[in-house]
Amino acid sequence: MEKILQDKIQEAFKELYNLKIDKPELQATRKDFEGDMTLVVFPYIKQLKKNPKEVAEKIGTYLKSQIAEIADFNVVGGFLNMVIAPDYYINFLKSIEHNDQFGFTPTDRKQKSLMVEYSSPNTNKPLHLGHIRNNLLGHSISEIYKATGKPVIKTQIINDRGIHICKSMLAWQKYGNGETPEQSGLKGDHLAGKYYVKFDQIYKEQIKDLKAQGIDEEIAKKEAPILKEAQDMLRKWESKDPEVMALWHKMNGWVYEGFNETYKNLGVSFDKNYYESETYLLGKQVVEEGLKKGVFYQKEDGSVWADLSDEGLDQKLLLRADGTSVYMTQDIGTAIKRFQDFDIDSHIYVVGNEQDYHFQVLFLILKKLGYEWADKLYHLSYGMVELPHGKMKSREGTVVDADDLMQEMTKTAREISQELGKLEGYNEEEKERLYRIIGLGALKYYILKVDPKRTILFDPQKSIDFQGNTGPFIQYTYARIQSILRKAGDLNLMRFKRTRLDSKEKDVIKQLSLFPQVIAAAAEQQNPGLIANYTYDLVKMYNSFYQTVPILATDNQDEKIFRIKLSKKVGETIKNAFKLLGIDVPERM
RNA sequence: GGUCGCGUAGCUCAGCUGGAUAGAGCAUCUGCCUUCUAAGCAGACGGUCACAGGUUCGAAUCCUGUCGCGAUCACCA
Repeated sequence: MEKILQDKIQEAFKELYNLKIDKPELQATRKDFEGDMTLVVFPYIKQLKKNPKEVAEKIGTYLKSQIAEIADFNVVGGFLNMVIAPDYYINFLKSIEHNDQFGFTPTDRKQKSLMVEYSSPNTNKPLHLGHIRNNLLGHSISEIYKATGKPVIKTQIINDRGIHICKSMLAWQKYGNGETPEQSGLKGDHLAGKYYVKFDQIYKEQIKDLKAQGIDEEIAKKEAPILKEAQDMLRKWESKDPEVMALWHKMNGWVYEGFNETYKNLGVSFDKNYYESETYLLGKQVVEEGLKKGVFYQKEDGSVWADLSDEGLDQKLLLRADGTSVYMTQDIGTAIKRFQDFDIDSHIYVVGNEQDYHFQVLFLILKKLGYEWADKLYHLSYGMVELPHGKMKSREGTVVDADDLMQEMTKTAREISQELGKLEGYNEEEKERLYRIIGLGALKYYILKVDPKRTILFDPQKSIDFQGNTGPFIQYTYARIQSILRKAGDLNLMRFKRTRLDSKEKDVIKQLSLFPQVIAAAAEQQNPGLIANYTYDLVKMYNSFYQTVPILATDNQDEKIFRIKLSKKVGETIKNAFKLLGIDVPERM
């Protein structure tokens, strides 16, 4: 429709004023005016040197005579508001009635894939609230791209080596008395985290002791015996000492089990895992080749650098004087490896905005190295999650643990549901499943509806609302629609022959028709929040309609069937939209 | 100090590539449950879109500057 209108408008300007114009922009007419689509004629009056009202009138008359779907028009100032005939919307609903995947493009297997990296945990402690935002964004953006027809490969890089891993290994070895997840009842990742904290305690005590002996704090921090031991363990790990490797395998195994449980609860998954222990040596060779080709330069001490001052950035170290690599070197190597391992043409990194600079540099270096895919790398940068007291600091115990939070949300959902008490006929297991769906729906929606680049303020005390612009509110609407469909029974299958529409029905259909555009925009802007806010608008419109018209209680059979169909479609769209956000939807609540 | 991001109602957030009188929810107040689920609906109250300039028919939106908050500028990852 929009396309036809645009063409006709171009034609109209040509016919009436002999003026060639670019594709005109149409917008939805504001609520307080009559009409569906609006053309703003201001941009053209400058060239025409005519009264805007007059121009709009003439264009309107032309369009009305040429396009059957334009039932009427009106002009306010320089705005031409066009009224589209109900037939158009009714036919639109008919056209999507049997397409329960409306808005989704089937995956195009001929296209190369997009790789999405997210989560990327350290194996020395459990996941926290920051990871939740990361995981939800990563999973959701993957689903959104899939819905546009793009094949997606989801990946995570597991940071399974380094001094921080050795710290928890060492503390467990020294103070753990062989504690295992089975006997302690602790999830594996929480067990590792416990000993990471233990290490820090001992370390601090040792520093204190050394200071008491009159040793300078800076020196004490470097000389604390337990730190020395951890460094020693890292060296042993690098030389593949069998005992250290065995411990490393054992503890990482526990952590992976713990992570998998968290991922499962959160509803996210990965197609491929990369492990830093297998990739941390990558990139060195590429940097050396780059040095030969003159892309990088070497300092007198032998260290290798990239000079990005022409691009307004700094010098960046790539290889230390002793030839060992740094974070950037690894990431260069890992990116290249991924493009070799898989048939991909683009890559999204879901990583917090504290690494904006890192990715700017990384992408620039890969481009300088001549990889043609370098400008198809994106950093989906997101803001931190802050608590009312300030930032999350693991050492100060102000982190919100991912597992605890999910449990807390489920608990809140349980309490509210029990208070409302509408779940007769459900057994305990079904109820628990429902509480999880609602609790997690609230959490996911709350986080995803916010523009990724903004800092989120999260108040665990107040927890999350279940009213207004929230996940449970939308889930509730879905559940109510399912109830209507159950009661409607066979009417569901009958055809409707509706010829007129009231304004609320029209609003709902208009909103439905926007779904494909919203998916495309969400993918382009890498912002699942667009989907969330779209769904909320749809539900608001539907509820308003639902409240004012009796859907089942009417004598007019055709009207009844039409409204059931419309409700059904809204339900399907809610479900599909929530699928893009990774949120489940309940049949009853 | 350099660079990047953010600043919209008391609070949490929308506001698409500039368009008509700035939009929701929460909170406060008013109505509506014998009729398909009231986790709902209808309404009231609440704004100098941080501030100052500029661009133009028109600016919350684009440009410049100022202020505030955050991140980053490691031979950590």
